[in-house]
Amino acid sequence: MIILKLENLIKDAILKLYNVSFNNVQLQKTRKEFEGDITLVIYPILSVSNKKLDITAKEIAEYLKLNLDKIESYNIVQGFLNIVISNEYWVNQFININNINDFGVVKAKKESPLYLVEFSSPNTNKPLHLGHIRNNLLGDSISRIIKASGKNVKKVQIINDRGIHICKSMIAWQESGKNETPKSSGMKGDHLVGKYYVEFEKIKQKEIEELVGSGLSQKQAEENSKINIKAKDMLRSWESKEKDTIDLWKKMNSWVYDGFSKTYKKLGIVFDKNYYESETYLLGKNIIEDGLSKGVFYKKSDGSVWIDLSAEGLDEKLILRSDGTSVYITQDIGTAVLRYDDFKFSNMIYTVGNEQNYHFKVLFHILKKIGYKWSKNCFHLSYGMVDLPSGKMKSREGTVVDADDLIEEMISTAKNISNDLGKKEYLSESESKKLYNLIGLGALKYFILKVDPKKKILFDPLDSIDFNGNTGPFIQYTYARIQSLKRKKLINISEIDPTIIISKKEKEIIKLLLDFPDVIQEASQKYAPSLIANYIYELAKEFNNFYQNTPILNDQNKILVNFRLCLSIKLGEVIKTSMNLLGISMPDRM
RNA sequence: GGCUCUGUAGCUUAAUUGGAUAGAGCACCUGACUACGGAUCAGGAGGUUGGGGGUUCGACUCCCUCCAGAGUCACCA
Repeated sequence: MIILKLENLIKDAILKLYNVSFNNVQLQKTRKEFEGDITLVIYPILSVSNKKLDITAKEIAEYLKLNLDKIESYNIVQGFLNIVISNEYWVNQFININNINDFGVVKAKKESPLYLVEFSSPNTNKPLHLGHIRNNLLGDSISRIIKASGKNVKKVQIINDRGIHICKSMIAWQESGKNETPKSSGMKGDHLVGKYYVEFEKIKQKEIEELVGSGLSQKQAEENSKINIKAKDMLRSWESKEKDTIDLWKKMNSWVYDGFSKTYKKLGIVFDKNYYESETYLLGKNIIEDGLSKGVFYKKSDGSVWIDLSAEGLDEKLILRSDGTSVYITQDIGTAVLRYDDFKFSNMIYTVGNEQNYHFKVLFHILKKIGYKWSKNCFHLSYGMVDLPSGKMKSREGTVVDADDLIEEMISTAKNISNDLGKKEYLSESESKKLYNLIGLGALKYFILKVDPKKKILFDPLDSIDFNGNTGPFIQYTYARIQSLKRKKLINISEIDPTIIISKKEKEIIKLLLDFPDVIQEASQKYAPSLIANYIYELAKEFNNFYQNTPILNDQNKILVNFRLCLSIKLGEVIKTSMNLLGISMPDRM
């Protein structure tokens, strides 16, 4: 790459001119408002040149120009040396990438590192909501990005299928369900089970109110709530594997899985392996024993097991209860080791909300202390909560944006807009249905993924998600325009003439396209799909501007038409590839 | 209270990791189809980057301090 060549040349220049070896060469893209392609920041060099700004800049510039014929000219503005690279260079660069299939994407080899990405990991007592959507989209997208950066990827989730929460739904269903099933009620299975989870809370609240009314304290009332006691009994019954309980549990979970799989299907999400907590919740204990003998953990007089992480700036943490049963982190230790045994991964990513930042810090420290080398390659992909204007979403209180509802709403909005714009005459009914899906989901996915994962998202259900501006449909539209050009093309595409004169805008687009491989690598290293989204938007915006102001097919000069068509088609390919990294499909027309 | 994260235009957000005049979208105002798709494009208005201090040629970015919000600090998951 030219930037590397330049950097070395600049080092040579400084060595020759000032007799110093210098390794703080700061090169950056030239900002649009100035003339040039690459800019050298002169300030850091002043300390070794001992000359004035302009003189230093000029001396280096002259040296560069003399030694690199691709430099056409330069200008110096306030300590910035802007270097103009010849058009011919950029055209040649484009010719190079134009011949590459799947430009930007690195194919993994068998021996490439394996990344295990965990995401989704729902509870089975309620349907998915917008928070889960963010989790799923992030996990799915980052898996695609890591894969495109040349790694092997396996997607896994751990389904939280046991515990007090599902017992609550089970009890409420038993008490007031009257044998209702997804079939008899026409409800999606996960919604049906979720309904009884909410029902449980209602009954419990009512009981607590009554007990408080009869003179008990809030805490006593909670302990004495009949349905609450029944739920705890059911958990015990589940743990001792009583048949009736297990049967009911299996039945209701299967309803939930049916429901989930429909939602996953709509979102286009699949996993390579599912782990079930009911199968892993006892794991980890033997590892604790091992840790005890190594002195990593210690036992208190009541029999509970702890780790002291105060040296790491954290607290003491309980690992095993005094009755010998495990806590959440015990299972997580066990599951991590199980996964390593299953996959021998090189890296593992946990896609989990930022409320668990502390938990994962502790987990990784523990794994390290026990001595697992791979623990240093574990990463918590932490993301901000999706909040409503009214505050946090809470399933128990019914203040959630349901995933299925939201998806349906997006699709029907897409349909309405399409119809308003009168754009679907040429499509069959099933084709248009597919199209609305594609656009609605594109809008939703892009809306979520363009935001930096760290940041929380404020979602106002009354303020519907946009379809104009920096949105998924805007990019899909750009792509559809390019496909339209392709369909219309009036010439046969031939070799690009490397000597053509290109416009400033065309050069901008070439430069942007050349960035694509780096963008994938950076997004992968930083676990940030938002970087991909930003890049695509830039690309689409540049293209629309170009399209609006430059005749692509209608120019007299067929050599130029050929070039512009190739440029457009390549840009379309890059848009498609990069949108695919966000899990978004592209329409040929819309 | 301790620790972590966040704070950028009315709203949603970006900023090449310390670089040039903080860049976009929505909403608002003005323009552009006898040109390849107007879900588009061009332009306008809108900013003390939460406040204050410091580091330096240069700070949204680093340090200190204060303010506001969120999360977490369970023998819960």
